[in-house]
Amino acid sequence: MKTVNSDVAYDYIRKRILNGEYPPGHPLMTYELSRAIGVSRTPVRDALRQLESDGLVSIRARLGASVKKMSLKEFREMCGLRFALESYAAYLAAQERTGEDLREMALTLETMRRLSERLIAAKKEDKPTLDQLRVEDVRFHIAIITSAKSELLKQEVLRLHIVNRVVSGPTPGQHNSPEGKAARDARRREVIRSHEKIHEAIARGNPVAAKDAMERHIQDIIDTAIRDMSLAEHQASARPLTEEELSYAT
Amino acid sequence: MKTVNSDVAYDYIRKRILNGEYPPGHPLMTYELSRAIGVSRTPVRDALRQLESDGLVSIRARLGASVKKMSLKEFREMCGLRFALESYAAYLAAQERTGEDLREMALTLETMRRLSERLIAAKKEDKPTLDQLRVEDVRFHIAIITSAKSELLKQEVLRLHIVNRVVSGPTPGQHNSPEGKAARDARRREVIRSHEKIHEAIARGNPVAAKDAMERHIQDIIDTAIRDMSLAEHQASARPLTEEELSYAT
DNA sequence: TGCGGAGAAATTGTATACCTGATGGGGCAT
DNA sequence: ATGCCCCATCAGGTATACAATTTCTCCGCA
Repeated sequence: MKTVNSDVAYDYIRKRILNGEYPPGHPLMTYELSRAIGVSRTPVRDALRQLESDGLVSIRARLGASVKKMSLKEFREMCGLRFALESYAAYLAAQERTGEDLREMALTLETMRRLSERLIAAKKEDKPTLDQLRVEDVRFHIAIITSAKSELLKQEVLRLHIVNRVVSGPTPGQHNSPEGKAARDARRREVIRSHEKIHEAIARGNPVAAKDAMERHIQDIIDTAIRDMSLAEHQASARPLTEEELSYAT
Repeated sequence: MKTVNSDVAYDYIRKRILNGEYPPGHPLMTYELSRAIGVSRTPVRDALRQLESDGLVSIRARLGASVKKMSLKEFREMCGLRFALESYAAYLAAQERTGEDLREMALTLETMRRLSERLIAAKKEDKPTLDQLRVEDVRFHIAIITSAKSELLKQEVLRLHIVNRVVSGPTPGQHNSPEGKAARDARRREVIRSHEKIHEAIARGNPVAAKDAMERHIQDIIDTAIRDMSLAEHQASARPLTEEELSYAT
């Protein structure tokens, strides 16, 4: 199957959004993008429609497209969906997991333990290790939704993860919660413990326990994320002037 | 906001799919549709992309679009999603419901009781009453997801309901389960009882009870639907010749 | 008679020109 | 000076022409 220009445009724009190169609210104009990508406006429009249904872009008729900006309310709702779907995935995973699935989980768990200990031991948190830790965390969650053996569920949860990453991701200082390193270290140990409990319940083949453990884990993640986000929103309202607004103040 | 042609095309095609006028597997060719709707191919293509992301249409590059045909496996997975999301909705509803929400639920419940009794009393099931009952059933479920006060959740569940309706809906004799009227009457009473339990738990403001009741209800629905569908699939494989195939046999 | 390939037909994907609606700025009236 | 209205500009929506690809068909050949 020959690749088609719509897909090229889709990948191009999606990548920039995930990079943070196009931040939330950034306008996406078809002509400009078509020039940048080297195709015509038609496949760009197709790509934007696709991205809209992924939840990464919002399009208003005749007013153009822009990178999706999420309100705190919408963010909460999205977290709720993750809560419902991922705990269900854990339930299924406890029934459907294969030996291969369990090995993958154990592997990411071990890697996370190692990285976490390294971070806790170090005085300063180096970004590469943090990023690696984040990757392994995602890998663990993916291992679980894969174990659930439901393509639809997997697709849906992955979509939510992606959107989550965009709206809360590119914020500078995302993980610099104000409590200081000790609190973050404690949180890291807690995450590991949660993952261990989930893994153990799935390995035992106990769906209810797996679900409960996942529910607690996600709830914990959500609480932190929402706290961070409402904090960021508060900071934003403390200095509500954007670069553009400032230029009017001269 | 002025309506745009893409939306016209979207509504046109969507309606036909939901009607059953375009059954699963029916090819959707852009030129033909554009002529029928009275617009050009461009907005038709837009509409098809949109419908694809709704899960009603499947598009393969260069091979065209067709009404989504679901395998039994996919159908099971979709039911799983409904299970996870609707029981979560019931949980939220027990926390967030207003007096208005409760009234709406009670209303549909009462109407369903009345319609159900009428059907059970009658010797023959008349289609209009059956349809009304179906509508009220959907209305009850919508009342619950509305009570949950999460737009995203509502949107997602409605989408699943729609897709569900298309893949299992237009089958003629959808509700003519082979057990005869007595069994169907029993099932109807059971559905009412389930709804009553859910409504009561939500009215009491007991999230866990509401969720449990909804889980049982959905599981019941799913079991019946999957039984019916695998039966239909079996029948289909028993006489695999479509009208078109038959025309070759002359 | 069955199979394979070349070419024709059909259909999708892409580019582009044109149309329509939205936005902002300048001029006019108060 | 201020406020309003009109029009110029711009960007998105639509139609259509064209290119690319798949499929169908028909013919020749084994």
